[in-house]
Amino acid sequence: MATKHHGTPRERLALDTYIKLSRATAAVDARINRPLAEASLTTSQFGVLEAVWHLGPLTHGEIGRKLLKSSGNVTVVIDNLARRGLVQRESDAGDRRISRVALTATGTALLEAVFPAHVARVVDAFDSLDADELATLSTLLRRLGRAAAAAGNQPEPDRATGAHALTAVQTAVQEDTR
Amino acid sequence: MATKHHGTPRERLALDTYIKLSRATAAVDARINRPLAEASLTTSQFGVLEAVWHLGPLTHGEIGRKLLKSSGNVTVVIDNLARRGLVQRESDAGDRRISRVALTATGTALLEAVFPAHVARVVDAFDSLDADELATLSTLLRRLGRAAAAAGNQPEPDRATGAHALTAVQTAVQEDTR
DNA sequence: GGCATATATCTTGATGTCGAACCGTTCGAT
DNA sequence: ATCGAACGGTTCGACATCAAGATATATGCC
Repeated sequence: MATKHHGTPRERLALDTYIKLSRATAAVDARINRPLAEASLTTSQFGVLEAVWHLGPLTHGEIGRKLLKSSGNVTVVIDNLARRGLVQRESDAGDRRISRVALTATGTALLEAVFPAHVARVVDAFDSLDADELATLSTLLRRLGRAAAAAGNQPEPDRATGAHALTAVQTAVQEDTR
Repeated sequence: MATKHHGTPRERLALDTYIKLSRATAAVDARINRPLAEASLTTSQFGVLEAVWHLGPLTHGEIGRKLLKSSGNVTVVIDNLARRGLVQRESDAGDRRISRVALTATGTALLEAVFPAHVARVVDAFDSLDADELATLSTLLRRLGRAAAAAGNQPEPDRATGAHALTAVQTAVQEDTR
């Protein structure tokens, strides 16, 4: 196929791995999250619902750190969930800047209706790898993610609480960093 | 840390790996793509520019398949690039439905100014893994991506040409599937 | 030739997403 | 007690993104 140019083997290896990482993630995400549309939920909305379901009422800031989203974004997603009556904002007695997000009965019901199938899809998405391979993959990804996160950037996850929301599924696994 | 509930070990393993996959990808993407903002390029815009740079003029459809984006989305991204004079649309002589996207001189200059640093960032992002580990990761991700893509969904990459654009970096590596 | 169907792209409406600017609120140092 | 910095959220503007639906153009089959 005659690759035109580009440099060292190391560069090619890195670029190649990067492509596969991007593609695999895109494919897995699509497979896992697309079906959420049937419940009229986006990935982010599901993420918020799930985080609050597992952990109880959370502030915007906590949610943002868990899902790795900007504060402005959190406001929007919560607005959309609140508009549909799936969550509600509760103000904090002590600190009036804070507003905590809690599931409504409707929200709880919806999440519980959708969650089992979601987990099943996650399992399915990974069923091409056996337990050892999953463990290996997990280890490599953790190193990769850690290094990338450490290297300068970002909102900094949520190391403190040990619970990780992220793009859905999050809190189902309380451990990540261990 | 007492994970509350959830089922089988296999489920936990899959969920855990999914989290790490999402987080690692997010972190790596941020690290690699954020700096593109300095050239006022988004990830998608860079992806289009790069694809066309490597492969020559492409139709919207080809671009969409390479970057795994919907047709509507491709239109928007190209509009934004065209507005800035970085690309131009050329109509096809034989088939008037087709519009091919080509780099302008400005676009070429911009891409060439930005590309080397981009590759360097990709290499950096992966420097926590040695060559063997990268190869292993690559293999596992390919299996994962393939299985997920096969399982029902999607726009179906671009198996035919062998060239893969994707979220940037793409075409720098002509081979992927091999 | 002529119509049904398939293709390639564009449009529309809803959501997500970011970064930056902004507004109350709280807290710390003096 | 006061004032300035830090904090928690919201707003704004620009882009991305998808799913559906609309258009225009090609093609295939009779």
